[in-house]
Amino acid sequence: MDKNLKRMATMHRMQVKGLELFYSQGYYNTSVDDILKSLSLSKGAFYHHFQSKEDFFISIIQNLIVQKVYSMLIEPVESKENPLRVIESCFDNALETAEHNDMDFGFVLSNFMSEFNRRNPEITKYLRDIYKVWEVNLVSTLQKGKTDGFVARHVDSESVANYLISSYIGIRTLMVEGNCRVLRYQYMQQLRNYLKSLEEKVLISQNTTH
Amino acid sequence: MDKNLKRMATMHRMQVKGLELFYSQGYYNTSVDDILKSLSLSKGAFYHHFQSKEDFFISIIQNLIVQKVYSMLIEPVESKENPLRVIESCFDNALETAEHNDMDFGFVLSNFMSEFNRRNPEITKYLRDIYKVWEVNLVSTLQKGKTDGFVARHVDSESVANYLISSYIGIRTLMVEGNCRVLRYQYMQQLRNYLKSLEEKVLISQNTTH
DNA sequence: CTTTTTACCGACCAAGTGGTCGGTGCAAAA
DNA sequence: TTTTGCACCGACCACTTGGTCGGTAAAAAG
Repeated sequence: MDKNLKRMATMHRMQVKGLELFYSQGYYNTSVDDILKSLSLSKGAFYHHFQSKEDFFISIIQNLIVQKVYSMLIEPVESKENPLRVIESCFDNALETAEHNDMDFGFVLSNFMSEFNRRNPEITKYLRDIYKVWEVNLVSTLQKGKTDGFVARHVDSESVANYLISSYIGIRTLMVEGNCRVLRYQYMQQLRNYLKSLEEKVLISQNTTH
Repeated sequence: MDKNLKRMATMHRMQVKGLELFYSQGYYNTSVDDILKSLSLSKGAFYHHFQSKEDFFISIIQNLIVQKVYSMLIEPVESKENPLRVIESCFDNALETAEHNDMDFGFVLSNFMSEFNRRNPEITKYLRDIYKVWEVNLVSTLQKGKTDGFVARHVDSESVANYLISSYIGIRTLMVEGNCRVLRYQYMQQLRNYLKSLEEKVLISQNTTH
């Protein structure tokens, strides 16, 4: 049991450092040696615990990324209050951690999805499943918001969920190279504006002259 | 002069194929040999025309990406009509080409920006400059929309421009792995809803109960 | 006709890459 | 005390990478 603990500890160290480097330099641009060097561990240690670099990354998804997405993006939204407010503050919190250059797992997800797309279907599938959970959670929250009288009936929850996720992923992409503070402020301003248009009481003249 | 034409032709072939492969497989994950092999050209030919892989990519940005962004995202927006309508149809067109798996240069931009971020500051700068032109163009279009009475006065054009770009980049990221048709439809639905909230005549109760 | 320029060739190189494998030392089981 | 099993070591391997360089053929310049 004590042995097993040591095993877990070493594996965890590798996973944490691995995620850090994969996130900041890219998966294909980070070698196993890079990770090992910064931990003063050897090739032998790595391949004793993991079958391959790919297997290693999948374990990172399952052990680190999934949990963080749940605690930062799924659970905070599962509340009984006004879903529009809850979503707003959840996104704001996520952007705050992002602004301080900490890892923001909504973006971690989209970042890796871009990198693995058309290059590694298996890993893409894992990432896509997580994103799907986020989306489904937003949809059901919005639906409940309708029955609770917070969200307007005519709103298409799935469209809104996708639009919210899109804008979030997008602003995070812009934030990596721009003025984070300003971008975050501007984004939240428009997000509030958009969310307002989904409220129950606001009447929108629905003649889409197109 | 005839010689120069041949030179240009070969360079152009390399650039076009290079962009294609860099876009679909990533820059770091595509070797110079990959490009050369698919063109039946040799290393010698490549390094005769370009100093390095990086120099090659910069020439692709300057010769292909810049022009496409202008023709697809900048010029269509420079119109005298209602800017909200113009933006809507411009984004819709861009998503249509994206849906058919053609290269969509709004996304090409954000895709490469993700890949080069923190890895190659020089290339990042080139990409960022192009994106900046897109943003500035949207801002000035929105401002003109205010004086022309299409866009509400209280609207913060820069926030809106960033929000628009964010949502666009985001939906494109999602589209690479999801059902393009549905995502595009849902996105346009919400984009229209959002743009409506920026119209001059719509009165929004501006008490941001926060 | 000779010389120079130019586009292109392909063998070669050093520096990595992911992954293997025979070892070593130490703690728990016997 | 001996044996066993496991965490970890690091030299090594086949292969790929970006990049070099001496060469060739053909067209333009002289």
